[in-house]
Amino acid sequence: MRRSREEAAETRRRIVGAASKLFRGRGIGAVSVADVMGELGMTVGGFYRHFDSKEALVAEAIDVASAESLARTRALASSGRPAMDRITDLLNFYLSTGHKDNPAFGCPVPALASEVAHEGLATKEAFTLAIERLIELAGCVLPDDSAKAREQRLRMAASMVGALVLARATSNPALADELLSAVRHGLIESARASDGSEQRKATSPASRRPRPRKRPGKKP
Amino acid sequence: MRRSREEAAETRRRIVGAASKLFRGRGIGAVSVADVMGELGMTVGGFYRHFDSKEALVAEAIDVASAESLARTRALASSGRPAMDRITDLLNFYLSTGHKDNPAFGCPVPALASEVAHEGLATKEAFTLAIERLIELAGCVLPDDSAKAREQRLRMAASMVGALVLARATSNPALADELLSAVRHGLIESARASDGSEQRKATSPASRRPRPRKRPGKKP
DNA sequence: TGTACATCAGTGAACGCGCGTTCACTGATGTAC
DNA sequence: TGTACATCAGTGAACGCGCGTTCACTGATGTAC
Repeated sequence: MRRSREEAAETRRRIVGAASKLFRGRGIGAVSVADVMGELGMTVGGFYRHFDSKEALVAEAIDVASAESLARTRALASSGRPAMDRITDLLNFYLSTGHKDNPAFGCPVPALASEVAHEGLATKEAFTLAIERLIELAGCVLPDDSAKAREQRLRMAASMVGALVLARATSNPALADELLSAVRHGLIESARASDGSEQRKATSPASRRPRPRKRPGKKP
Repeated sequence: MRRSREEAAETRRRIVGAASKLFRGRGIGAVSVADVMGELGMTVGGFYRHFDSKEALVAEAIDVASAESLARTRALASSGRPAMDRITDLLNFYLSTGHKDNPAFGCPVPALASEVAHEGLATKEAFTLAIERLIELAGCVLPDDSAKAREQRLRMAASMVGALVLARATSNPALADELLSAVRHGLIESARASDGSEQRKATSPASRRPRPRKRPGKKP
């Protein structure tokens, strides 16, 4: 029974949304096309009206998940409050047990990282964009684009992902908490250090980008 | 055709060895029991004389891979040379493109982390031991077991794993190199800082860590 | 605006395939005497 | 030490199952006149 163009577009969106949650929650290999369609109360056949293959869905689901995750988290990171409050809020969310225990609603990067390493090019390209968004997010709380600040952002992204990935893979909840706390404290401390030095130096050597302006922190 | 006890034990060891390489190289889900046995020129049936299930093999393969990886890397980290040389050598190996491009022969933790998050208890327990070994390895180059040093080791392990996991998941080799270099530089710098304070403090004022020192800002 | 027809979103069964595991079998090894 | 037999490591085919994808079909939607 044919559907209207709007209904079809809505179905497509719902497929991607369901896939995005399922892949993050259970991994790419553990979720079948039938699982995704079943989530919408639909059968497998219809899937191929919308996508060429499972891989096409995987790539799109990663893209949508990372865009949503960035939007949600940027609300924490770039409302106009002091830099230290923003970084604290961001890390209190990203490195929380809540985030650890609910991968389906969290950042796709730690949820899928080591699995994506063995996927096809389209998936890795979507994932690369997701990594870049995570680095951009770090930039929201560690502004300044000198070479040194770029390194600091990359380190922040790597630490956050490493902590979450290890916290989720261990059977020892105490170790998981220790990992999340250690990285949270370390990043807050090193942000405080560079925040201090940032405020101290008044002259900016001809290269800097202005710090992101105040924005109403809205939730997606 | 029955084999001698020694031959059988040797077969078992070869199964685990092959599995350990294949799982790290291609992921757990992407490697079948038949793949592993095929690596030894054997057929599937014999596998179940040695293991109750694939999961039992996965757990043992992770254990053996992490023990070997620790042994190999500890050679770099704990020969009696100066602390800074040891940490530099360790990071130059762990965060190298060689390690990134050859997961089959490297540390199982970044190779399997996000996949293990969805595996059974036995696998997660073996993986927890692997994480602890990685933290122990960090302890070889960041000695001192105060609460603060424990946090520093956890952070080092998380950063290393995060960097490698992201470097392997991106389709952009330049980004991969940037990630590895940034984390390498950051860890060397923070080790240098605490190495300095270690030597400086006869009495410890129980509070601050010294700010990282000036270093030649090299681009990756 | 009304009608005839082409389009195509979604159904549900089927396709070939590879998976983890089981099983009857083989024959060398290990053991009891 | 020699012999008879039980054990069991490894074979190769088969098991049921779930996977990604295809396909003939249905009937409401969209379009051409």
